[in-house]
Amino acid sequence: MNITEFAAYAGVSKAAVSRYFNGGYLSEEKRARIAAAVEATGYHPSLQAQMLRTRRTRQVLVILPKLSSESCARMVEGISDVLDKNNYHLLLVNTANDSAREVAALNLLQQNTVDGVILIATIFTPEHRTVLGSLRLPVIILGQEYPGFCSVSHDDRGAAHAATAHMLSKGRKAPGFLGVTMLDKAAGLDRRRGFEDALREAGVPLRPGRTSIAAFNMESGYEQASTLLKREPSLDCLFCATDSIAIGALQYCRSHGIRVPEDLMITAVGDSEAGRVAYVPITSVQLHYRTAGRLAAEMLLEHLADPHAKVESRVLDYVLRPRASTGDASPEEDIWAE
Amino acid sequence: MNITEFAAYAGVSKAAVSRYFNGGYLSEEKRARIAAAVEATGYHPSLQAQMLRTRRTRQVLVILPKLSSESCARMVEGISDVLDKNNYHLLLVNTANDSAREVAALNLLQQNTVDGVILIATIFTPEHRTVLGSLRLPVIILGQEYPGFCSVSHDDRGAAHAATAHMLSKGRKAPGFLGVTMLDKAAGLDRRRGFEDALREAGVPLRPGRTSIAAFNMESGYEQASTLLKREPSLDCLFCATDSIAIGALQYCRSHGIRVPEDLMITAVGDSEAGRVAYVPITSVQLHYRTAGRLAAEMLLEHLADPHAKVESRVLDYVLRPRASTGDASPEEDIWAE
DNA sequence: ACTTTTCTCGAAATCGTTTTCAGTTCAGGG
DNA sequence: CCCTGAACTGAAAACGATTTCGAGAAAAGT
Repeated sequence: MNITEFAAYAGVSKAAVSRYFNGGYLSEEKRARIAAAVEATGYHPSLQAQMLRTRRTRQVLVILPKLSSESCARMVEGISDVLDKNNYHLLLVNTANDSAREVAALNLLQQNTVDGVILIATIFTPEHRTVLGSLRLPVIILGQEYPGFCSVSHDDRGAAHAATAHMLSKGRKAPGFLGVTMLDKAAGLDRRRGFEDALREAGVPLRPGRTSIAAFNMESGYEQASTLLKREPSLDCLFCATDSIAIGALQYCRSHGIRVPEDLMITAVGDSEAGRVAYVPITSVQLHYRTAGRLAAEMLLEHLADPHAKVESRVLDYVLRPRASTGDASPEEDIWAE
Repeated sequence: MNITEFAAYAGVSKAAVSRYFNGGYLSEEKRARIAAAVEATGYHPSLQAQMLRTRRTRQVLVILPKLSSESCARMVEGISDVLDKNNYHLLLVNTANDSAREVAALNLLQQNTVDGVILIATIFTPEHRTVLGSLRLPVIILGQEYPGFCSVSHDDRGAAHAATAHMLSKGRKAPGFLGVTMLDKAAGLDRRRGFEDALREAGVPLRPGRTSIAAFNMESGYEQASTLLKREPSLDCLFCATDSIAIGALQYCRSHGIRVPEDLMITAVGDSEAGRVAYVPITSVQLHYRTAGRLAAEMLLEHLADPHAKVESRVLDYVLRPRASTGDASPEEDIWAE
């Protein structure tokens, strides 16, 4: 049933029906008649016709690198919360760290099939800037700051600093670093800087051989821990850019008789469930992923309502969660997710 | 730029342009002219107008109960793989186990905004059947069988049987059961049945007090393990319906001096990353989540191409992964995700 | 009694496509 | 040379809504 049929059924004009659904001048009498007819027929306007006519889709695109990572999943949950509540729909593109898929995602944008975009970021290339710059849609970058764009991010530098400083404050003198590629500003560069901040602050020199770069998974953490610890057996504490990497490192220690925390303290950023229940519970820095997702969605909605809303960068704080991997006893309830 | 302007620019009719993009009789000469014009202007048809006119959206709705669960995330990744490759888009609704959100999701369907649905299932109410039955869209149920509908599911009963039988084959005589609500056919009912199958097969009687029901998270696993093990201290092995529950139970054992596997063997279904790196690595049954997602998407595409394709239920097999929680040594590479 | 403002109304134009339809051209078979 | 079918064409009619516009009625202000 379309609006014409429905209007005839209700005994009013098409315009009146449209006004009924969108708000506009309408007498009480017609309003009641339409309401009754809706009740009787279950009519509702076609979203597709509305999209064509109004040029609004009420759809938001979320682009992310990997769905099956706890942090991404939680951010998307936060986004979904807010979008649902505001009657927006969530289009998901999982790029699987694949630039071909990113291009496909950008095609979606060109086809005007969404009103706005939330981009969960890892590595930004110059190409990104070009494409994002030429977009006429509101964009929110989630997970790192990006000059000229709205963003919601975590204090990665502070988080890494806190984790590292915690180990140094316990008297450790020979810190190692297991990071990710510096091309990733948040998890790569900022966490590296935070690590260095803590060393500088404590007057501990950074030895060149004591750092290594891993990928975003446990296996790589294991391998890099292996090469790093073989090269630098004197390390007494290790900061890992992510929980996954830390778990991999921990696994290496377990299988090679390195006691944690006695021989080697380990800290990380991310505070994942897996880290909390690991062989040795890992001291990690909790970031507010879900909140970040919510905030990003709210920010986007704001920009959809008012295209001239100001460009804003919000940075969320963090919470250090000391656990056994740094010799701290963890209270029982610490394990459970919030 | 719309088709009219573009047709004028290229010096052809609107119909020719449409045929260029959709395939149809078109002389080589016009084809070349249009191709050149596309190159020059970057014109492409408006998806929204196409949707309205053709009544196809090239969008698929995925409804799931909880995004931040490893199993769901992996299934969605599988779905996304296939959809992307076939130029379909993925609309995501996270119901957060909330029926209000499910209603909202069903509204989406009524508004004809998607071509098909993949429903990642937990609990089915009679209401579900009504709504699903009245749907004129192809639906695939993912995660459990559902009479009358297409589905892709796991052999949950077999999986639970394998896990339980593994413990009994090691001489354990007093098995406990930590399940989830039977309203959930797959994780609740079928896994319970598989557990009972194994007991029957081994001639071990099922004592009434030796089972307990938990929610889908670690904390609940901890609590239920606590009540169960206090009530039945003689248990020597424990089957858990999910890895999360098993991890909670393991955590309880750890904090109460119960040795795993010496005092209590533990098995579960799901084979999550967290279970592999837990305090004691958990013997679990691996299900092929990603494959299931792929299959579901492929099945849906088939039904989109041919509305009369036959209703089909595929059941995937499983792989038992013996680990330390049942006294099996796990090879190093066993930890890493496939 | 007059203007002005505020509501209310429906016809018609519009959004950007696809598809039908009636018709033309052209090659090849008889 | 006629006939048939295949290849091709573009005007026009959908698809199902929103929004503009001009106008009428009622209320309010002067």
